[in-house]
Amino acid sequence: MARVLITSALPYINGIKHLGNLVGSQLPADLYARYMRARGHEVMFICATDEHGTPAELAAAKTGEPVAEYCARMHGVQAELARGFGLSFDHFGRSSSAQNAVLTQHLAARLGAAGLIEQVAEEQVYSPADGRFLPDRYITGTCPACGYENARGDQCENCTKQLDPTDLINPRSAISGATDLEVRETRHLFLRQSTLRERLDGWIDSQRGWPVLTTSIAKKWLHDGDGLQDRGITRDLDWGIPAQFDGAPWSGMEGKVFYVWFDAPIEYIAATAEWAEAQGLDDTAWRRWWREDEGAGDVRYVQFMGKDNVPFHTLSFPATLMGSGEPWKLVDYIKSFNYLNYDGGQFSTSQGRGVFMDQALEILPGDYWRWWLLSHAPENSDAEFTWENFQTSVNKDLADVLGNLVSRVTKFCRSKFGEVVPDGGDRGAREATLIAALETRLRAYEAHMEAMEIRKSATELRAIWVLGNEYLQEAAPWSAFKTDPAQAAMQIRLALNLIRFYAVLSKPFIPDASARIMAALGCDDWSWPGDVSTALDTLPAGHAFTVPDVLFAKITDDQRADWAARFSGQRA
RNA sequence: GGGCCUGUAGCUCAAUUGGUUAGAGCAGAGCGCUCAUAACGCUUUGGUUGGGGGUUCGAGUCCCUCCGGGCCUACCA
Repeated sequence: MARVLITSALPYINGIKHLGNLVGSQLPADLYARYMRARGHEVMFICATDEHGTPAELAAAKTGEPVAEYCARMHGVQAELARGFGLSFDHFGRSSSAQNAVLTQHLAARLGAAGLIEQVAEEQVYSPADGRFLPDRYITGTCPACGYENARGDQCENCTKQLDPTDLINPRSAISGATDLEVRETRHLFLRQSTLRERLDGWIDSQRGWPVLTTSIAKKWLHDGDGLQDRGITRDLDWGIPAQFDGAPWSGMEGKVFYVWFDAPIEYIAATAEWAEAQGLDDTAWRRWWREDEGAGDVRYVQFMGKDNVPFHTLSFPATLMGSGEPWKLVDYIKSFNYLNYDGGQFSTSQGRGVFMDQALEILPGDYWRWWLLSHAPENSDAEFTWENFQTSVNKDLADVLGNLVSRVTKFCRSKFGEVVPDGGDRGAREATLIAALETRLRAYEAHMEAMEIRKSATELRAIWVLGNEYLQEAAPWSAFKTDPAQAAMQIRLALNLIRFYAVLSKPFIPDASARIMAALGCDDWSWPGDVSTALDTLPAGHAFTVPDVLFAKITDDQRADWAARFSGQRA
């Protein structure tokens, strides 16, 4: 038994996430967490809402709520949606927690003491009308290169030229439209990650088997141009973790907070501390996951995230932990994902294009989405969601191959033997062949799950389901029953056990359906199969069961057409 | 501009890292079965691996070049 620490990239508090966000971090992390638990490992699966930053303040202003209230409310919404998708976090925390403030300030102080933080004075655009400094993206104006009138301060979306906000002609606030912008001087703390460049480089080089996507992004940032740049870790905002605090090795940071990307990864640790508090445990309970000098030496730490998050997880966060001089647990494996597109374009929050987590659950239960999303996870390149593809996968894989198998086996047994596992008969050559095939595929499935090869795992699992239908076709218990009822009894006893076996293997992908199968079978033995033959003896003759309701309803063509129209982005 | 990823059957994806005749699922065609959600099983059609050139005994895989798609490029997160 090993100890596995798993974190999913933190969903930002600003609004409900779409399916692309879900499949890029939380869902695959959940799959892995569930599998590791099933294999008997000790798992700590952590996620949280990322609550600081300008967008949170603006979203709250829009609804008229104080930002703290807005975040609390949205955290509740996201937590509820996570439950709907069966995300089995050990703790779903909040980056605005007291624990995170303590840890963030602690690490910042350590970095300061180590000489890794410096104050830099810079000029930034201030909007008196908005009462705030404006990040580059929140300033719009006319592009000096192409004349596009809605160019953003960081880059013109029309001609893709990179800009400085002061380059813009007729600049205005993207928030209020105010044009009375001025440039003010402000001081910020910078993390001197450039001094850690070689250490980070060596650390990345020492990793084995990381996705190309992960290492290539890290390498680019380390070696492009002048190499890794120092990074500002404070902002002129009200909402966040105060950058001036008792014991801070600097002064003059009053009224400033840490940059969200500084405190968000630290929340992985803080959320574990939140977990300990919620469990009524003391600090040693969480520190044994995160401090190598306090028990984390044997922890394997795996992170899941979309590709846009990679620089922060390969560079800034490790720099923060290394630079602290304390033995914090660094990540062992980073599983990163490409993007999921929606029917020929990108998911778009602003245009209401695509399917969002709340809408998905209004249409169908979480398992349907889990199966499609995981079996099409954008591991090697961007993937695309289409309703037709979704309908096909759900109907063929879930309804026909697995759901119908459960149905045919349980109903046949009920009609011939009653709702009890039948007695009699002995396994023969056909059963030995089936078991050998199951053995081979099960080991392949385990290897893929272990390696976080998600689509391959799904393919293998489906192939395992298919073996059940192949066996039934060949064994034909409906024929055997007429001439040799004992033979049919043996076959169907095996088939009932096969269904239990499938429920166990399938649980990481479709936990609710697996639970319904097990409930129908009157079984609570979720132990992972070692020897397949033995595992298929779990339900003994005489064991009572019930026929479950249809596991997965098929998606009709009408439904598909209806949904495709509804989520096309024309929403008012 | 620079960097990275990607292009394989009508569609979605594989191919043990250079090794026999490029494989699955879906869709199409045919046959079988009748327990089951008109479900299942078997067989089968379908590929100049984006184009061109090169290295090699051998290239989907490595190199060059062209074409297409995508991502990142550091103050949104």
